Amino acid sequence: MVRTEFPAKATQADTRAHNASLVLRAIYDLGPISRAEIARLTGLTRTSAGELVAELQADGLAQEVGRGPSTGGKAPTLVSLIDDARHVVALDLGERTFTAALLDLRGAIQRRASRDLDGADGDAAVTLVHDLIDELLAGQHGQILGIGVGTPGIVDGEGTIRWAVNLSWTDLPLGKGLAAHYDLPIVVANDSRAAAFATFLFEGEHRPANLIAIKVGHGIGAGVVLDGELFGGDGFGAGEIGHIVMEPDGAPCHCGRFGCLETVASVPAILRRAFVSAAEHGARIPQSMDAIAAAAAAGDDLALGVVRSAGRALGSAIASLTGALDVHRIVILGGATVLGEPWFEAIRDEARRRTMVPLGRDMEVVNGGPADDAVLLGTCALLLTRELGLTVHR
Amino acid sequence: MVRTEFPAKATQADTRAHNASLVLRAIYDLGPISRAEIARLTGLTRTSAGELVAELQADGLAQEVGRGPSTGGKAPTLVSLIDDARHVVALDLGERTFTAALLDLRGAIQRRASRDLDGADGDAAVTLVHDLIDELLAGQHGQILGIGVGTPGIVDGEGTIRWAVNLSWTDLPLGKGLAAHYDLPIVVANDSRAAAFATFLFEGEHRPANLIAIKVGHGIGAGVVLDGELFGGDGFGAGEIGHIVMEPDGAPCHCGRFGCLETVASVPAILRRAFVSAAEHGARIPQSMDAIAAAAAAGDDLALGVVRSAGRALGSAIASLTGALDVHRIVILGGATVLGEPWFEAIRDEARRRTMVPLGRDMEVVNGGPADDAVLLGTCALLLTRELGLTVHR
DNA sequence: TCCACTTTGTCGACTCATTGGGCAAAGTCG
DNA sequence: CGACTTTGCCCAATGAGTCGACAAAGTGGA
Repeated sequence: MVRTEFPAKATQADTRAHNASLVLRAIYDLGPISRAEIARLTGLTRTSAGELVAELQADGLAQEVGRGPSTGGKAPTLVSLIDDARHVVALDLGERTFTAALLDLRGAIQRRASRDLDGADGDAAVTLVHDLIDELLAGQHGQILGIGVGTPGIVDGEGTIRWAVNLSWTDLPLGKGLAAHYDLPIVVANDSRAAAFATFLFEGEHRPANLIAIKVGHGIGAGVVLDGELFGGDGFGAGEIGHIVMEPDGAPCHCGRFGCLETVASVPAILRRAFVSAAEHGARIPQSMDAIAAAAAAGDDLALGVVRSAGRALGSAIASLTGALDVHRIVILGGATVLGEPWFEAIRDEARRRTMVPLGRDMEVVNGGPADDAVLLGTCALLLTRELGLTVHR
Repeated sequence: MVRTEFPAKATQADTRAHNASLVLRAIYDLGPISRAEIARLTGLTRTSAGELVAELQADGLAQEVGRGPSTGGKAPTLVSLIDDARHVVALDLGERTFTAALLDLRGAIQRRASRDLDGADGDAAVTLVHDLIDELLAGQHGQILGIGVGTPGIVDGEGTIRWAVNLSWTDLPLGKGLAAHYDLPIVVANDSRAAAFATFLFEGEHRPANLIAIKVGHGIGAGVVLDGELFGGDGFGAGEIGHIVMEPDGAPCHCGRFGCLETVASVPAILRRAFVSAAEHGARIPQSMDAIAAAAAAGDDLALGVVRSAGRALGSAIASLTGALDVHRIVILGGATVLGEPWFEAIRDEARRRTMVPLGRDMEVVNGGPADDAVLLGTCALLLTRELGLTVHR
């Protein structure tokens, strides 16, 4: 039997929602803008554009902010987004610390809070999540768009965390729990994927249709944005490149396998390899990523060797991605980016060397920096998209 | 500046088109079916469903085919697709032969034609394409849905072939040329990607949201179907996995690099390796893939070694894909599938061994057989989708 | 055999969203 | 100062889905 699941039918309301999203995006991206200009850009009639702007005003999301210069006729009334019309409570459940923040519609951070884990896991960690949310919601009068949580591990569409090793969470229905408790829209997403989506949505300069952002820190995870949407995969595991096995006979990984990318190219792996390499050669042992970066920048061959080898492993993984997906823009985020150019060069060289010429030509591997707040921004971006329909491509 | 390209606005016509597509799909997939049943499945009201069915009847795409059994009330009037209401001219521009066929709406082949290349390339090859189309169109009275061409190489959205090595085509605007000449809808697509789409659309048993089909023949190419749509990538090169470099110091590839997947796992590579292996050991040299398959099936260690090593290379590439995309269903097509279970076992083992446990668990690597007509079917499937809106997921 | 009930397919009045013409207000420019 | 442009909005028209109703055509039990 053929599958008999049908997608939802379309209604006039969907048409409206789609066009409303176009108008919102025009206002969001193109600052103060006139109704007529919105109509021109979106292809809507001035009538429809005006109506949709009125709706946004009624929702308190937009306001008139004076007149613009005339171009030979009546001067346009400019409409602008009200940045703090809504706020988002965002959480980043990190390795050792849970970070949280209150963000406005632009992703600007209004207030922060954090809790050290101190080894807490299971239910105790869940309690910390509630604490942080309560702290940020306290004394907050404005409208809250929703609560977003970025967490390590595989998260399904319902917000259930299927697998989060370091927190001892298995099949934890965090999304449902929060929804029951707070009566607000909830997003729970994998941290790397959230970070990738933030990189995509808040990217000022270019906002390409497709983008892959790879977070290299304690672990390695990626988010795959295709046609403006975060791609999830059949089992919500898209982007979990940290455990692709690069060296089947390599070092053991906490996932149970040997030689995963994380055992070769993550921050702990790089530190360990630098340690071993220095010890073998009787050199001074670097104690931090910054130290390794400094040594490499100073031309230290041992440090350079470690940095380059880690970069090549990542580049090789990237080559597999671009070969399969032909996504041009690859952004690297996270703690490892302090390694700077020697590392990026190794990544780029190896990625290009292992990719078909016409595909590799247009590929760009970009330094996204440490991006400490990317996960927070990412859950905010996900809520903007889901709750306000602030999409980019249809 | 932020990109200011906006997607098209939505109109009521889009709503209509979307719902029409739902109705068409219901009739297409679920055979003779009543209007009421369509309404139930799609969520449309009986009124709308009836109206849309009437439209399909007016287009000659559907017809009433008697009554079904009553379930306690008025017996339903069954509506069915008219399989030969339209025909598609499909071409497969193969390595040595151009194959063409006239297909009906179900992808059933009505008539075939072919031309041997005999070394023809460039303009001569283009002439062969026109010849084949003319031959199939001659004496064809019914309505033609369009012309579909599957070709090796990278093909952009306009139907321009950017890069097809063996045909000496560079930036050949085949799509535009055909459109100007025939006044019919034209689809030009990469052959592997077309084959993948056919595998997806005409898959009777299951039709998952995501699927990757890998064609292993003279070359190796894949098609990536995500959320029911063939994914193209930024440079129309998605799926070109044949030239991911597996062994940087490996054999030279015609693409200019060394150690591409194609130099390790394609049909010619397997034949070559079997030759070398047999020659080294003074064994009888197998002359064909069938011979290698037979030897491997009979337990010949040399043949098994070659088959398994090729399988493992492919499995390793697949691991990178599923790690990044978490697509569960991987279908392998093409000439190499005659190698049978020993080969598939090696592919599966290696793919699973190199994938994170929770991702690998649900992955299935399926034997799609030689699929000689998959490219023809694929361009047909693309035309069905583009011209009739026969989509599966939104 | 008859009657209550169910299911199907269609009709018509209604709602909602976009369209397109028109128009007044508010500018520019010669 | 007048001709022209541009903006923003009003209004009637069109098109699509919704909802209630209804006749036709079945089933099934009394």
